[in-house]
Amino acid sequence: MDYKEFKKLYASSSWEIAREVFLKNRDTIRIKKEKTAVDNLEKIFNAVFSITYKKGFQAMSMRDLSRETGMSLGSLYAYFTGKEKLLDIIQTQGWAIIKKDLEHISATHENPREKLRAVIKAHIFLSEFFRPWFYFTFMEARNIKPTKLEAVKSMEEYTQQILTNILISGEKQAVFKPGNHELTASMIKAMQQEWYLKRWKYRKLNVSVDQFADHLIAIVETFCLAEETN
Amino acid sequence: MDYKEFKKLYASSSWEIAREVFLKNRDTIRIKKEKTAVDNLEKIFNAVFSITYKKGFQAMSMRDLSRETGMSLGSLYAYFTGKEKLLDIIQTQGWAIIKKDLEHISATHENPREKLRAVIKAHIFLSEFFRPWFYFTFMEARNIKPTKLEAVKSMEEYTQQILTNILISGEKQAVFKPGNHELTASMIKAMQQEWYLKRWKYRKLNVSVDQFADHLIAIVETFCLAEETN
DNA sequence: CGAGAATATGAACGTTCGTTCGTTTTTTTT
DNA sequence: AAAAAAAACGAACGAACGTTCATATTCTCG
Repeated sequence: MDYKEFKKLYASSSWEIAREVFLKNRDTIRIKKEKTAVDNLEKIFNAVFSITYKKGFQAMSMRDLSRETGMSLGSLYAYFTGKEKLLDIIQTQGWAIIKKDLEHISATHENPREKLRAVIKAHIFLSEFFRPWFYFTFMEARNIKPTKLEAVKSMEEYTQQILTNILISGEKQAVFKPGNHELTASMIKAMQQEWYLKRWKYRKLNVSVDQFADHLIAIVETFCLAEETN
Repeated sequence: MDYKEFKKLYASSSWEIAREVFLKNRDTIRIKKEKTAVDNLEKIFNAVFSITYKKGFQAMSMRDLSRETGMSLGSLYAYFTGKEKLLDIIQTQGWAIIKKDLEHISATHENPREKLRAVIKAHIFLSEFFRPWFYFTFMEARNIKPTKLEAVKSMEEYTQQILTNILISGEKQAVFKPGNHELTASMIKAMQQEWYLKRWKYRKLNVSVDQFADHLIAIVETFCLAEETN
C-alpha cells in the first residue's frame, strides 16, 4: 500500500477531527451550534499550527491567534477556557489520533513480517497526513503539566510496545532474528519521527513519503529478518 | 573505543566551553576579569539548561534565571545584552562544539568502515557529554531569527554530508553496498538524535550509551556493508 | 589602609500578556 | 417582523515580562 491508497482508506479529515474535539469538550465550549463550533475550531487549530510551527506555543499570543483566525479575542474564549486548555485539547486529540489508527492497523494483520511493515508504514503515513498534529504534540510536550506529561510518556511507551511485541512474536515464529527488540523498536520510532520533525530536509532532497517509508522498512528488515526467510 | 575512553581523549570541560564563549564575546560582555566572567557564564548556562529543559526558553523569565543562578537581574545583563543574545550565544556555541569535534574525528580515520563507526560513535558520545547543549540547540532552534535559522539548517546538512561522503567513498571501494546514501545518512542522524532527545526512555530501559551506539552501528553495518566484507 | 575601578543590586518603567465582561451584531424562533 | 437566544466584539484590567540605572558592595593595587 502506498500513501495515496492510505489516504482514501484510513484517514479522517481535518473537519472530522475538529468535530471529535467539539463533542468531547461540549461542557467547556460555550457555542451551541455544531456547525459554527466545528468550523471555528478547525480554523483555530490551523491557525495555532501555522503560528507555533514558527515560534512555538508559548510565544504565540492570543492576539496573534485572533489576527490569524480573524476572530476577536472575546470570541476565542467561547471555544476554550484559556490558553492552557487550548494546549491540552490539541495535545490530547493528537495522541488520540495516533492511538486509534495504530491499534486499528495492528489488529488487521497476522503474519509478523506483514504486520511490522504495515505498522511502520501506517505510522509514517499518519504522521504525513496529520503532520501539524504530530509536530505540535512532540514539540509542545514540554509545556503541559507534569500529570499530563506522564500520560504522554506512557503513550510513547505504548506505541513502542506495539513494535516490540511484533518483533518478539516474530522471533518465536523464526521470522525475525533474536536481538534486543526493545532497542530496535526505539530506533524504528526515532526514524519514524524524523519524517515529521525534519520535513524541510526531505522536501529539499525531493524524497517522497513512500520512498522514505520503503527505505526505513528496508533497513529494519535487513537487520531483523532471519536468514532463511530473506 | 567506549564512552569512558572518549571522555578522556576528546571532551573539553564545561568550564572550557564557558571560557570559549567569554573570549568570543568580550565586546558585549561587560565583565573584565576572566575568572569571574567564566564562572558566572558557566552558572548561567547550567541554569538555562535546567530551566528550559522543563519549560522551554520562551517560558523562562529573566526572574527565573535570576533565582536559579542566585545572581541579580542587573548582574545578568552584564553578561549578555538581552535575552535574545543569550539564546544566540548558546545556539552558536552548541553548533561550534558539534562542528569542531566531528571534523576532528572525521580526519583521523582512513578506512571507510572504521571512519563510519568512529563518526557515528563520536557524535553519540559528544551528545552524551554535552547533552544539555545538544538538546537546547535542537529544541530552541525555532526561536532564533530566520537569518540564523538558515545557518542552523546548513549545519545540519553539513554534518549529514560527512556521513554521506563516507558511504559514497565506501561504495567506491566496494566496502559498502550501493544505495540511496543521502537517505541512509538521514536515518543515521535520526537515530543519533534519539539519544539526547529521549534520554528518559533509555534511563528507564537501563540502556547505556555504549549499548545504544553499538546497536545503532550494528543496524547501519548490516544494511550498508557489502556481502563479502561481512 | 584607602582610593578608584569593577561588579552586584533590585526598585522602577514601559510594554505586552492572558483574560474578562458590558455591549453590539447576527441568527433563530415565535 | 418582533422577540429571544446565540455569537462576536474589543476596550479595559491586573499581572508579569524584559530591561534600565542610580546606588551599594566588593575587589584591586599602590
